[in-house]
Amino acid sequence: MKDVAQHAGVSTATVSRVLNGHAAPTPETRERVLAAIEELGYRPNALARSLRTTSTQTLGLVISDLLNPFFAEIARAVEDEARSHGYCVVIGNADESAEQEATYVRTLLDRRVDGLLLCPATDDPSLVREVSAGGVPLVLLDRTVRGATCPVVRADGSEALTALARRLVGAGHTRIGVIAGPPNTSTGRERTDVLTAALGGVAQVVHGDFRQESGSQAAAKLIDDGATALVVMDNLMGLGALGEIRARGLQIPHDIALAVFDDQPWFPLLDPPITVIAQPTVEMGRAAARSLLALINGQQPDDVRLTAKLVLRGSCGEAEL
Amino acid sequence: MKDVAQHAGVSTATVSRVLNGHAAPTPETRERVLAAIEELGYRPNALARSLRTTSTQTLGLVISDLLNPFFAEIARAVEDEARSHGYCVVIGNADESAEQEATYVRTLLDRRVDGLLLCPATDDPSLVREVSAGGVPLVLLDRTVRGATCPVVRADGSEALTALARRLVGAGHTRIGVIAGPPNTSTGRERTDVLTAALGGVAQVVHGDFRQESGSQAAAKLIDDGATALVVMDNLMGLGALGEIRARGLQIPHDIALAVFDDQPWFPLLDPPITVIAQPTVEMGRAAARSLLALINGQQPDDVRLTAKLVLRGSCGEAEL
DNA sequence: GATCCATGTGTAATCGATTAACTACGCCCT
DNA sequence: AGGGCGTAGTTAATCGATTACACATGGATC
Repeated sequence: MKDVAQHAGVSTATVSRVLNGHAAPTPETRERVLAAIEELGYRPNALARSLRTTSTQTLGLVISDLLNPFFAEIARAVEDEARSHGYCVVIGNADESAEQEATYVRTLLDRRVDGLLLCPATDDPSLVREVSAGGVPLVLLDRTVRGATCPVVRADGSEALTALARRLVGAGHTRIGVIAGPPNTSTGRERTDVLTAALGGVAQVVHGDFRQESGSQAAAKLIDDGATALVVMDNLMGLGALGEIRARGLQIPHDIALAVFDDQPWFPLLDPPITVIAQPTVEMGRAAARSLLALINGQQPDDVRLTAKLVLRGSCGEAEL
Repeated sequence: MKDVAQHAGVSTATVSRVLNGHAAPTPETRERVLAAIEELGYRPNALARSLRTTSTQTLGLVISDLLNPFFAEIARAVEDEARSHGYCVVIGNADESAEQEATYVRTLLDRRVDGLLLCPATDDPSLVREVSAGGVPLVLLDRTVRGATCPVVRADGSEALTALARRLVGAGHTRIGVIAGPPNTSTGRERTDVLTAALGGVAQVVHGDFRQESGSQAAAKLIDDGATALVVMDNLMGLGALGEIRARGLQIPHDIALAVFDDQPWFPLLDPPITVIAQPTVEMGRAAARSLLALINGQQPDDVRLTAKLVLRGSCGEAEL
């Protein structure tokens, strides 16, 4: 920057003013400075700028698993929304591990992100408290924690789950296997509670860990126990369950019915296409980014609760009803 | 930091030494400092540190599309490898747009990443030159550019493509549709060249843009033109092609054979399972990160060329051979 | 012509760390 | 006792920007 100033025959203050579009500099000074910048190929050092202004124009996003298309879509939406407001997004991968999540959150705070978007791996509120104590704007996404004091953005699947339960019971299923998320995540618990309540006792629940492998294992156990329908609470576990069903040569929906929480672009391609509860991922990501930006600007955004929708495609024997 | 120093009755220099594990401080001084840090909940400001040391311990990764599981896997692998060496990764989404790619690259350079991993959207070398001119370590991933002067990490699909071509021709296909990537990407061109050469004239090529929608359109066109086999050069376009095939009620492989470049976890679940050319994505990501770290440490890593493998599953009528 | 204001630019402090150069304090040896 | 030396710790410069404040210039006003 000093070089630019010298080249243009002005002080660094003036260069800075030109850079930041301040009113002061004369059009001709501005021209000279811009020419010098161009000539020297100067690019301002964002670190120094941030150090001085205490603003990085950066949002942190900590998710549980980038390989889960659900989170990838959310990440993408967050990024789009953030960019359109001049912010960058740094993504951290917690790998469904609370420890790694904490490490990432701290790293992001050390780098002074202007705000943090978090999909908590567990419902333990201590990390959230730590962030809040540091005074960093925070929004929870998809999942919440016990006694959360910050805005939360999530999808409500209660209606869809209830409708699904009604349909399964109506179709005569009396042994319905539920492959749930970990009981220490809010989504894992809530979805399961709603569904089992709606199923009224014919449900058998096995908890997985939101990963493919646990989906296969849970499916194997439930099928062994005589389940005639499977409801899977996450798309990766759904993939695992599907694999197990195929491996056993079972026909959907004749031998076993299947429904999955989270839609995927390839679900319609299966035979039969998979019935799902689709979450508005893009809208969730965008809403979360918007809430966080509002928080950063000193506003107090409300919680956002979007609605997940039941999409019937055939894998629950819809045609037979 | 000043507060910590005061609290512990030492100077900031000493605090800094404790933080960075320098030899100097006495065990008891160290204790006092650590206690003060703990008590005040002090966390060092990474911006200030980086400004002084000109090292951010951060790698930039610019990819074309986070929603493409191929890139998501690569991103994940890069991140793992980087983290195990104490580096963070900032991911930028270029959305297959050269313009956005450039914007992201510049943003990352402004933030002084220690090195850059780039999957170039086009084979235009100007952006690469710009980065190199800035003296920032750079490694290309998956795709290369014309006259690249930096290390490149990619997968070689020539053998697999040739084997696939032999098999298709051997099965009697005389009208083989190729859904290729954009001709201005190295992977788009190279894969297509190898395949058409091996097919020896029975190929009809349509270029897509590595997105699902373009896959459907290309498939529609090729099927209309009487293709009895489709080779798709990317998994997202493969998804589109599959959709089109299903929409027309065609049976794989009886009515049309299909093979896709890039494996996906759900390909084996289709009926019949899809034959693919699988790229070693994880190894690519790790190798790229390793090369970049080597470059940062002043070494001169070689190009890495991994091998993509043909995985026969049935969608090309393998059983009938 | 002196006074005052507006306007454009420069000077220097500052953000929060790192680190070279220096000081102070013992300890040992002759 | 005094000189030399190693060690623990301090002082202050520095990284590259922003910005409050000071200053200079020129035109308007009386």
